[in-house]
Amino acid sequence: MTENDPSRRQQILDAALKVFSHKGFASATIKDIAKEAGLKSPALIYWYFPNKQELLVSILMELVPILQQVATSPQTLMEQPPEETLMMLAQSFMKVFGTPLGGQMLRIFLSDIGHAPELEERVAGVQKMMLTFFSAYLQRQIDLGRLRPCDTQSAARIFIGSLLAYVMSSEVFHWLREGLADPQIYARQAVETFLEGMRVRSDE
Amino acid sequence: MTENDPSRRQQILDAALKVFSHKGFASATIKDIAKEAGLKSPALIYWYFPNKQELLVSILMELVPILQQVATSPQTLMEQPPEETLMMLAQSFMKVFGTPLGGQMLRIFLSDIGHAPELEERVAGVQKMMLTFFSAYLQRQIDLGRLRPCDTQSAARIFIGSLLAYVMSSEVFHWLREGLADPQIYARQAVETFLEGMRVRSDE
DNA sequence: TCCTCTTGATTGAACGTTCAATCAAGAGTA
DNA sequence: TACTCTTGATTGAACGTTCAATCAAGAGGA
Repeated sequence: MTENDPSRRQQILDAALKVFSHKGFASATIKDIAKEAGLKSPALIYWYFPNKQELLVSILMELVPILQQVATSPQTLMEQPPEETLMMLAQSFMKVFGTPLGGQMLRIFLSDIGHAPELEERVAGVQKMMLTFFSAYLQRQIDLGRLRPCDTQSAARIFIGSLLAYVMSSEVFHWLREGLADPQIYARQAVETFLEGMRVRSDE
Repeated sequence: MTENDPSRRQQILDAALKVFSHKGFASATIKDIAKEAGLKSPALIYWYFPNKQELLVSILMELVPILQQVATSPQTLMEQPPEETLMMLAQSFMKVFGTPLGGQMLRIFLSDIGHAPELEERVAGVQKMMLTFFSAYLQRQIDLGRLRPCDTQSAARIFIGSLLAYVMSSEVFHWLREGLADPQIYARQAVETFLEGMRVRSDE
């Protein structure tokens, strides 16, 4: 049993997260990370991690539970009416990706997931599952007559996309932050717009 | 043989686009690009370009006219009712970013714009301008009583985001392509949903 | 037709640097 | 002593870039 100091390990991971999100995986050097972590020698990193890629993998590993956290207790959400479920979903989304941590994660994910192929598969699986779940939920609500019939695959992406735009504006295209509303306000408006847009039309 | 290629420059750029979009700027090597372009020596690239970064800059330079192409004749669009303008906008967006070229561009932009700081500024300017224009348009339509009052900055991002989700699904998270609707169909649904969601509410 | 000179394009070899990874030697502790 | 952690020095490979040499093709005389 090798008893690696867990705090030192985390310290290195925190530094790596920061450096990766700023320079990208390929441009970030072990030296950069060591300096950011306040280590006197880059060699120490190799006591806790076998190589540079494992740093990336360890960071992105946390993305799976984070993503799943967005869809808390899907069973419960599945039964609620759209007003409740969509708002819950939007708020989870904002809570997770609205933080600096979430933003850094997203940036690393967008830029460097290709450098961790085995994780790409995992995360892809989670994403697909979530989208499928959400589509199924929308279909259910349509069947119940609570939403108007349409292609649920598209509808799911439209809703998620409207939320994604907020995170992209605040964390990726940081020059679009100007004039950006509060995450809560934005989430409410996104939900409201989508919900109204999906209402069954009594007229015509 | 050796038909005095004046298109050699473009041939190199095409190869660079492909390699950059696949491996990212930092991980792509001059050798990779030379091989992709069918050159016998990487040195030849330096006859046409001063350095590796200039390849990236030359590629991303094309992004400015491409982006502006999305907002064709803003004056005309500005005057039309939402049904027309939003549909035009959505279709331009899809036309530009729905192609493989647009997808590759987007991926390079997302991953590697940081490696071309002088361009980041340019593109940021264009993006901001487009968002501002669109917000102003929405405000105008609200004032005209054609859309319900709301925060137009958020509304603009919500609409663009719903379109962005399509491109992200098809070109970035390629594992989400499955079940993806036709771009035309998707655009129509996105516009319809947003439009209905922004309608003035006569009831209540 | 033959020869010379010029120009743009192309090549393989090499240079200097960077970087991930390794190593051997310790420091601190139990 | 034995084990965990830490360090500066070192290694070997890969990379961007440079460079002298070469090639192919044309221009202009004689």
